[in-house]
Amino acid sequence: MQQNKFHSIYQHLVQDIKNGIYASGDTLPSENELAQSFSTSRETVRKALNRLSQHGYIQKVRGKGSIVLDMQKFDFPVSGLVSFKELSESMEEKPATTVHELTLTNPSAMMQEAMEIGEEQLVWNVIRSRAFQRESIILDKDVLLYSKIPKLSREICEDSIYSYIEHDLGLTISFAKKEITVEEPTQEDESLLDLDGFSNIVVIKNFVYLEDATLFQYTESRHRPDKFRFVDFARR
Amino acid sequence: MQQNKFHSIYQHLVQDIKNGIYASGDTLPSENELAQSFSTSRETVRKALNRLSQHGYIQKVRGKGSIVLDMQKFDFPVSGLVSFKELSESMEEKPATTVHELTLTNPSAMMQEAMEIGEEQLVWNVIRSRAFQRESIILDKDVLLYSKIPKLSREICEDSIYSYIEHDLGLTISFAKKEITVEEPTQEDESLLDLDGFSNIVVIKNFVYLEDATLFQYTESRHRPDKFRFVDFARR
DNA sequence: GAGTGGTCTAGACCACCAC
DNA sequence: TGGTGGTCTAGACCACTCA
Repeated sequence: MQQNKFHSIYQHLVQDIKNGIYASGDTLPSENELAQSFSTSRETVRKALNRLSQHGYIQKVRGKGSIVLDMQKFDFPVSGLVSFKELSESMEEKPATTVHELTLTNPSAMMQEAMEIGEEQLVWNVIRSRAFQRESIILDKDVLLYSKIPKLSREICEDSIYSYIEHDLGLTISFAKKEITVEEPTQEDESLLDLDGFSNIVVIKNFVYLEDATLFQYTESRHRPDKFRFVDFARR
Repeated sequence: MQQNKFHSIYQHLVQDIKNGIYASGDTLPSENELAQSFSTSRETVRKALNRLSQHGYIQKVRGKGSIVLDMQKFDFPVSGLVSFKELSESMEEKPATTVHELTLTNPSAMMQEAMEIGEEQLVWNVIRSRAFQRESIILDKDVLLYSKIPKLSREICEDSIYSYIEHDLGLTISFAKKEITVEEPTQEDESLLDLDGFSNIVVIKNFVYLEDATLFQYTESRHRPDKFRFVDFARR
């Protein structure tokens, strides 16, 4: 045997997904079925499935199965990341949050596409700025599914939407896709942030999924570049 | 039992590392010893050790043991990442590389500290720019340990240093720590890149380690922000 | 209640490393 | 040659989902 058994099973399933044998949204055969059809033990199948999960091909749900995810835009191996905003939450200096918008509307065409929802699905729109030492540095724009979050208040937004979702509503956030770009500031950026002559904005886009693999939140975090910093620990 | 057994073992070992019971560079007790002292099976210990490894606490080396890593600067959970440069390597359009410097010198004081080496350790200094469609967009600055890489030529640098290291020298790169910031361009950036009025540079710093957990390369990749893009798939 | 994934066990053989 | 981690097996019990 040239390769590890679990690795060849992994590659086999990746090919099946890429060839459309399992479409996005489908569930894979159960671990017992896979063990039988690959003539191996269940633990070995589980190693292969865990790698598929780590690489973003599937999401495992207890009692249901392994759901195939949409990999179109994310077909290379990447993983965790910590932003300045997330870092600051574990530091002593808390940012001061100002809520600029908190509305309940129909989603824009762009959001309908990004979140794969219809026009009739109501969404919360939240815009907040974060200030450190009286300098407004981060602009956070959130879109959340009203069907999952029936109530949202200014107080909640000034604190932390995440802790409200997880602790008070009891929803379990499963994973997030992130995208980072550097862009020119918009008029909105210039009016709500202390840009101080900076001509670039670091934009972190988050697509947040629940345990059942449904997208329920889109977050855009726009950072002034001088206070921006990522640290990453990459395993090859 | 409140928690998973493997998770409580994981937490126990994390505490031991943070409390200095195992110092950076030490090896943990073997998997068989740990299985015995936690009254569990070896596979369960391995689950805990794999999580320690994923979170950057240890590095497992076959035949030797689990080496404790220095977590001082990296004590939060993060992982993989793909830069525009790394992406472009898997695309059809290859960048044109220009080698601006290829010298063998004593390391600067900054490099001595960053790479934890002495003044007498010779290092290669490589500076290259990468052009796409005749626009110079990325500046790559590399510092490599001469003791690991006795020969280095202009031809190798114009191709790929990585493939030379891995395929020709047979060295195995184990993992890399990355840091991303946005900075003002230096004079060097302005002279070697086509900045075109851009007043920011996206800087990706890489600390590359070999299998025996020794740091052997420092890479700094300086991108023009318009052609910069990260995509990340983060599991919580 | 049948089926799913999550955890755990006690063994086995292997490749690799150091002495 | 003995010890290390890497892989694999054939079972077991559990928590969870869904009809």
